[in-house]
Amino acid sequence: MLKLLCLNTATPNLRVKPDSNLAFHSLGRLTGLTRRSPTNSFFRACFCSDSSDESGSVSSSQPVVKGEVKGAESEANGSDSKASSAIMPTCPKPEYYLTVSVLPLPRRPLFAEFYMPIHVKPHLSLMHSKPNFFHGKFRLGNIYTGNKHALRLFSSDNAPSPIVTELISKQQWKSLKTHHKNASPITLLQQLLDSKTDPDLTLRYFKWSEKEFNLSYSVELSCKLLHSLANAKRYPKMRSFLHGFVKNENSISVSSVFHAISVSGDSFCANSIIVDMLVLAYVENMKTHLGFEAFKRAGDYGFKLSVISCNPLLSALMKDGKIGDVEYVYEEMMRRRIEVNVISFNTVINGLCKVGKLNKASDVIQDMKAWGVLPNVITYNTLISGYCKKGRIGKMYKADAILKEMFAIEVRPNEITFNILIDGFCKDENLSAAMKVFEEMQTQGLKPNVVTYNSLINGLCLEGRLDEAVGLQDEMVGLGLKPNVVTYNALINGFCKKGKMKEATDLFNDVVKNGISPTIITYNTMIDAYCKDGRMEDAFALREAMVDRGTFPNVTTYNSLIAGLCREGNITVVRNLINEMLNKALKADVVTYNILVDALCKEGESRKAARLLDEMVKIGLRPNHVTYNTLMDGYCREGNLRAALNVRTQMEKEGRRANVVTYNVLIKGLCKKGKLEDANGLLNEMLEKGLIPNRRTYEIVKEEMVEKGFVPDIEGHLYSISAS
DNA sequence: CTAGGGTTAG
Repeated sequence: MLKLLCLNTATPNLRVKPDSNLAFHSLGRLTGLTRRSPTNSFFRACFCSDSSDESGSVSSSQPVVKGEVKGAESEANGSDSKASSAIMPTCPKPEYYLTVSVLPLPRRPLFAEFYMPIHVKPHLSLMHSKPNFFHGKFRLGNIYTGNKHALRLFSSDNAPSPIVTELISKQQWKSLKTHHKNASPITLLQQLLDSKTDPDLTLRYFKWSEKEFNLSYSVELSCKLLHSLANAKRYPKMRSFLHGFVKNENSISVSSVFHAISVSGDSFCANSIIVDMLVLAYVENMKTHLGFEAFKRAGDYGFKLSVISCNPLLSALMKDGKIGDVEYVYEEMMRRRIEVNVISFNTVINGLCKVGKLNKASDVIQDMKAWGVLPNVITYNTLISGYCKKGRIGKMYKADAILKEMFAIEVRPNEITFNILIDGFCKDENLSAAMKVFEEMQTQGLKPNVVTYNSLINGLCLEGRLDEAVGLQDEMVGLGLKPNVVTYNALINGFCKKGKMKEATDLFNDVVKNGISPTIITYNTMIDAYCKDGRMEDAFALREAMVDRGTFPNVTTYNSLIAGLCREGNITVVRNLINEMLNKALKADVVTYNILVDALCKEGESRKAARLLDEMVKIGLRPNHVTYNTLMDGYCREGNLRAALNVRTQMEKEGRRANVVTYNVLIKGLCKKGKLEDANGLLNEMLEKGLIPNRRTYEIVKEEMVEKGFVPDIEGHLYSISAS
């Protein structure tokens, strides 16, 4: 019934010289040759069957394909194309074989295998994309030394002998090895898969033989094994198998894995389970992009996924900042009717909050109610936190409203809820509101913890209310709460910003005295303070000290030092420092560039600063408001208002809307040019856009307009200006 | 397996 052609030049266990050319005939066309993992010396070759008859067997009396095999591929030496001669001397052994399994699917499988030298490079003309295939793989090393046949055939009727299964179940590998020295591992594995052998045994053999013969079975065989495990409900074993598969496999595309899964078994349910576990395995192995691709493909194939894989996928995409993909997965989950739970929704809400899509996040809460999933305290905490961090004007009012809603639907706020609100009010420079929430928290019977106090202490420090901050620190100690490094960082920063370096240094020394390890933030805070104090030697000395203690400078450290040197006008040392930073594989970030842009502008070199802006775009950094505002300020100071306004246009083209600082810079620029009417126009424009003028706006208006006898015409807005 | 605190630039 089955005739396969031998390699026409084949001799059993053929041994060829590495660089010999060898013609071979097979029943298929090579459809692809791909590299496998760089650590394994494998290639993967795909053949395409030219003809298979109704019975699914391959009928042939003529060789269909004449493949010419020649050349070599080196993985150790990299390049695919020019490797033919270069790699040979480095190969460990002169024997290189190709193993090919022939799998005329979707009928009952019949298998064949034959060996070929590894120096096989299919002619491009043989490449063909039919999905019917022969497939095989190349490997280095003389595996089947005992084999007398270059070609072996066997059919699925063959069952492994009871002796073999017995040996496997007893893990008597040595005996097994002698027993099947004339068979190939693939033959035996195939037999185990086709017979009703316990899948646990097959798995055991699979693992042993891959290790023993240093080979890697094809994806199709792996998938067949997965199917048999799935049918026997061996889920934990499937999980760990797929975990290992995904971990070691670096070159097999998601699409070929899907193809293999779908052709290796016909149980739709098993397919779905395998794919679900595959997605999870990708995510757990930090291959989120592949997990995402598998998620999409599962939709194409109609395989049903579960929260077990989709939630970790959502979470991983979130952590990668791929919010667009998070939204896609979320919408697909709905569309495909994948079960969703509160964790799925919370993850999506968190993602949307992180990018400031607060209205969308609120919509998701409505979605979840519609799906019969009740929001929990985490859902609300996430949303409140989003409003506190990303909300615009009136954000705290909104956050408070969400708290009210929680009470209304009887979701009890916890310590974290209150901590988020307290921190939000502190950041909003509304300490009195923060203190009110602090009291409310205790009224509700919830105990403030270290985080609560840290938020309040930091809020007070940023307002310069240092005595009160220290008072709170005493209070927390009195309650048995131990100040931690974050507490100290906040306090140190508060003293530094007030110019009280002596107190800051004392606190810094207290940190170590109290058995707390300073963090990079502690050091950076002190270093920055030294720089701003003009004590560059102290700053550099502390940098040395931190390295000695095993904490290494990061970009922020360098930014502070660079800014300090720029203030001194010490451009040479700045250059050295930047080089040093790059040598340590630290990348300059937006802040670094902003510091340099500012330095150039202050030297009256705004054009050069503008070139720096182009440079940052080129290296993939996105200029932010500070960048544009700094550059605009530079042009304004040079009296080049036209250039400044062009920067504003450029900024808005890049999706950055003018903020208060932008207006302050431009208003001042116009005033300096005597264009008070235009400045007044901008002032109105700013107010119409709902931007709240700050202290600086007020100063500019006062100094440049009012004191020069020009009364700004900002009717209806007069209050907000004078109140600033 | 989802929520909270501290550093640098305009």
